[in-house]
Amino acid sequence: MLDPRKFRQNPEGIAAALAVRGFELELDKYRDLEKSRSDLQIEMERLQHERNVASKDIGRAKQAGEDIQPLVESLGDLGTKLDSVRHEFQQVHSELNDFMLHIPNIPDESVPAGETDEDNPVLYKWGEPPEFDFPAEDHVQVAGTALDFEASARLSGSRFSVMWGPLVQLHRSLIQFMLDVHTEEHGYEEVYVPYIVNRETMTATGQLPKFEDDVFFVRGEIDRFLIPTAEVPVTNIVREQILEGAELPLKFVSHTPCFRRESGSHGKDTRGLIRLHQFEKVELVQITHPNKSWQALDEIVANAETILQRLELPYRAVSLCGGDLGFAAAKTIDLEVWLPGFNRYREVSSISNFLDFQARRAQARFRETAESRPELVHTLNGSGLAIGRTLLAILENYQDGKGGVLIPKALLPYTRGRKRLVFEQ
RNA sequence: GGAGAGGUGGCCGAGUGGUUGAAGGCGCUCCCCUGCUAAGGGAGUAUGGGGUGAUUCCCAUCGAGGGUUCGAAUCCCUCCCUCUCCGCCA
Repeated sequence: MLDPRKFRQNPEGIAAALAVRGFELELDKYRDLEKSRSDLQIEMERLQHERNVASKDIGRAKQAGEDIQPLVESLGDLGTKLDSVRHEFQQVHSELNDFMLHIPNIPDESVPAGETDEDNPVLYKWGEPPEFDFPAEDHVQVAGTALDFEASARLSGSRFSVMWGPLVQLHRSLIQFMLDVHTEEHGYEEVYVPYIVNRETMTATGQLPKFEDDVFFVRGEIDRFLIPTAEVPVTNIVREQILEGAELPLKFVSHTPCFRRESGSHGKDTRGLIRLHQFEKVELVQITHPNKSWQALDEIVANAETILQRLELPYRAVSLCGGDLGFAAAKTIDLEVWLPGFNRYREVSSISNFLDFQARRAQARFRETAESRPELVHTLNGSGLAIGRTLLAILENYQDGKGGVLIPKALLPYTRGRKRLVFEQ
């Protein structure tokens, strides 16, 4: 959520800034709601004050043994008036709140103009796409029977996977490898979190209320949702907390499955492991001091790149343009890995700075010193990396043309010496 | 799943209708005292919001939401959570 005070001061300026991402702010609606809110709140608080003063008088009179009846009667219809103003206020307040919760974050000034992912400028490239003396296969062909979509379709439907044997082991090795690098070399603390969260948690990070169609709902006594990313539970660890300045930054890493409806992508990326309803991810989250978050963004980008470099996978970095930017992000850098089977780069990591946008929804704050007032922290996160897509990239980049896949050197400690996998066709 | 007990400020903990946003203690901050250490004395110390140029002022918050009342931490209802015992169980 954006700062309501700044919003009040300069709604036109905010509307202009939001236009960069193609969001049209309903200024008239905002002004109407804000005016009503202000009027009603002032009137409501005035009546409440009046009532409080009168009630204290009555209390005093009663203690003094006086007759309180005349005082009670002198209040007249204050109670009913207050009730009706309060109801009106609550109505307008929740409408305004809902309005604010649907407004995306303001893009940082450095965010490039553009509408779709095709407009994202490439910042740099690392590594060279491999040259094969045989026709490159895509990961579905390489994996053969180890990738069993016939089974997953029967169990769950489309966009799920069943993997077998060595392929799953490689998948597991990747998770272990990434967690080890981030905890031992990059200073992240590993955390295990719930995969099912409540509405407040989903709202704080920005998935709700606007994107309920994108997430899986779990039926039960209260509304709960499957997490679309570890960002949701991990960032919410600091929800409604006041941290000490000296604790910052907090750096968390968590491996979780991610569940996404992919409701807007019918018929898109239907082959293989590219876009599934369920996939694994190792996620990096940082909670930082507000003037350290841009530095942290660079750090997370570098942390994610380390994984790709150790795995010797060619990739490039792009800066998301205004139109492609996620709802809560002020700026996002995507890392895209080279996929020989598709002959293109695909996202394996998305690293974002949310500034205080999520922190305000979450009321996640810190105190600079023991005496200072609480201030909102900044939150960031990035994949480090998406496991399914990394696995896929290894199958495609390390295929040897003879029905096998070589294991990247960095993973050898995790495969107990096995250097090459062979998949049945 | 069954039975019971609870949820109060950073923490512990009092408070069953009336100047209680909340006693007392611990912690923390500042000051005084003390040759060091230990101890002692005093003052301060919640969060969110609103109006104002500002000091100041006002409103809300004792798990959440409703209700009763002139007035609710305190009474009633619903929900959530925690703990104990029993049952079941990876």
